[in-house]
Amino acid sequence: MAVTIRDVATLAGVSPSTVSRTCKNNPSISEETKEKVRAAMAKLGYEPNFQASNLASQNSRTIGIVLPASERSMYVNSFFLEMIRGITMYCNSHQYITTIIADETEEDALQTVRSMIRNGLVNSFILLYSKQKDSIIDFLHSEGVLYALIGKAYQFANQTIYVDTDNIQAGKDATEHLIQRGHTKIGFIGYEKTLLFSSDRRYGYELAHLEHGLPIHPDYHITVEHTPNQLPETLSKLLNYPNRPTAFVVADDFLGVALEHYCQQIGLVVPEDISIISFNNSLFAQLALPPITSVDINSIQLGMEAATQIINHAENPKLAATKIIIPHQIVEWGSCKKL
Amino acid sequence: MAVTIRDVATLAGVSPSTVSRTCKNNPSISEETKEKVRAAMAKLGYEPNFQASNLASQNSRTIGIVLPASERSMYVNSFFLEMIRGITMYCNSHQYITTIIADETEEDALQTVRSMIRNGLVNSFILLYSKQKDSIIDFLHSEGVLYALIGKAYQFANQTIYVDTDNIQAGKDATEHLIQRGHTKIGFIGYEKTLLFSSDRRYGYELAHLEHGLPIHPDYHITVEHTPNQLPETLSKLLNYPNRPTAFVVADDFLGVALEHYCQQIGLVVPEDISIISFNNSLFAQLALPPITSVDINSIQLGMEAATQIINHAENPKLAATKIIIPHQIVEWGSCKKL
DNA sequence: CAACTTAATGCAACCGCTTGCATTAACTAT
DNA sequence: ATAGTTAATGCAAGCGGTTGCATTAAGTTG
Repeated sequence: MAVTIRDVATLAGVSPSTVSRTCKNNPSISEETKEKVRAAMAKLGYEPNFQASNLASQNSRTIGIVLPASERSMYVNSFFLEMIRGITMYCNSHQYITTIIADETEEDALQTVRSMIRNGLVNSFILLYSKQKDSIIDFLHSEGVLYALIGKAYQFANQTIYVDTDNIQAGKDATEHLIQRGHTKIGFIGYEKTLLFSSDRRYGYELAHLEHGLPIHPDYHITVEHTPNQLPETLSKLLNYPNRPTAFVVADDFLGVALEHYCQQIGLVVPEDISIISFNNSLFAQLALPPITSVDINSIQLGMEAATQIINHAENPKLAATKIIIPHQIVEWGSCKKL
Repeated sequence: MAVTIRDVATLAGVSPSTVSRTCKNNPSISEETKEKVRAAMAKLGYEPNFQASNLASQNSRTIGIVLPASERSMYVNSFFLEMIRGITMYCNSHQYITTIIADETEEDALQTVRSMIRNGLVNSFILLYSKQKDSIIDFLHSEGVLYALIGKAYQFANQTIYVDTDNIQAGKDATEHLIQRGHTKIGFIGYEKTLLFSSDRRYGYELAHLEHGLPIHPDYHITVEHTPNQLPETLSKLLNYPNRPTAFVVADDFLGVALEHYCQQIGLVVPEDISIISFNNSLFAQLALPPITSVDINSIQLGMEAATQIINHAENPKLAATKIIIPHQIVEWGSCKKL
């Protein structure tokens, strides 16, 4: 059996409680004894037992990571894994562990979350998505469970911790990237407006126009379904337009790739005829031909920061809910031509 | 505070141990009392406390999922997430939980694994990769810790549980897919032979040739670096060859996309001039233009099966190490032309 | 009917750590 | 020297289950 706090205590010639307090670096233990205890721990190769500790202190150092309920397709987005990686790396180095909730439906996920809370396994969560209305958030909020969102908070916005990209700024930056290269006729392709990241990026796109005194053409704005099997007809109209855009800001790399393919099919060359800038800087952008210039949103850091916040709040319950913005940067892959 | 086993016991008019035994469906409790107890549990909404149970029974129902140590790039492969999803879905529905280990270096990961074992948090692992020589496997094996591999076992092959694709068969099937469409000059593009999945797929490719009485051209076989920034010069030679292949089997979708781009650049049209079939059926294949026909290896199922095996073995320690083969199937996306 | 099984349940000691409170020792102040 | 502080440590009762063994009641046998 593993070495316990008692073994350490006997070796150090103190009581178990002293050892326990030493681990927690409790100030009421003298530096001298602490040293003795630490020496004993080192000699025995002591590792504290998590389960016991959690049980006794009634708090599980375990964070549940909730993936969006969905079918296969959505998961392909590599930043989920990157966020998970950011979270777990931070957690593991802070003696926290994580557990994944990846159910197929929101109901199932809610069920999983609920039972994890009830059986004491998990007492804080990070959701890797944000939606207008989410039953899991409702539940967590009503139970007073600590949670953080990666993305923008819709519900209970002032009371929730969230870590996000400044999508408005990102949209503006992307647009300015094109403006700086001489483009003035810039289109925007995004998703329906309930997907806030998309509409925020668009808003930034409009801001950039305003600031640079460029007109905003309503025709230049295209909306596609959530899963863009194919681009809408409006796009083909727009591209046949005599006065068509010379560049596009598109809401993410998927759309970027889709747009690029579309251009190819109708004989337009990227970036010679059409410049493209998209978001996320995923491998999809990099593997496209030509690769698509994209705004990197630093997903690993999003995850790390979310973990940091959760752990801080777990250990410091009176902290107010923080909002964190992670910086982004444009990665030029060559799909933006200078006019 | 949550409802405990004692509350249930009082309500049911039995002792705590009886409640505990009822949970475990212990045969020495009469059906009659069990019913009483279950009714009480239901009435109180009782959920067993994991931590307490684990502590008392000295076994943590937690499985560690180890991702390959690596930098950002490798993670993009969506099947990691899919495997995680398969694992967690199975685990969550069997009262097991999972935790992710996603460190940047093998050493860090080993350290994380080691301390998770020592502090009793985790006592079995699933590795989402396989390598010729891995210090984590060495460690787990030497400590007698239960683990499973997704991929082929190199070390201690007879004693380890692994879940894998039959890559030889898959390679053969892919090749036959082309042969059936009239191709006789078929190339193969793969990775260095230490990546067993690649060499196995190639072996299957050769088998298909043998069985169909087709000659194997050594020139038709191209090897690329692990991270294919660009395809090797030998490929360009091969494609300029008067007698060049009309089709290629390539080791994964990345290579498939790379090949397709390469063809485009030198003016060859897929599938008219060159047919391509690759493996994994990832979104990369689907988003390519044209989409690339690919062998789906059912990653979610790989994960589920690994979890199944680990849980079986955890609850039944005398079981011998199993090897599981998950079926694959070709998904035709239109990159294979009938001659 | 006494002696003996057998089946069903309860007792109580853990699992390894935490923590409020008591205890002890060493000081200070009067 | 006595009472009053203060600092450092130990005691012991949990946390919520598990489980070997004891106990009790019912059933069997000669």
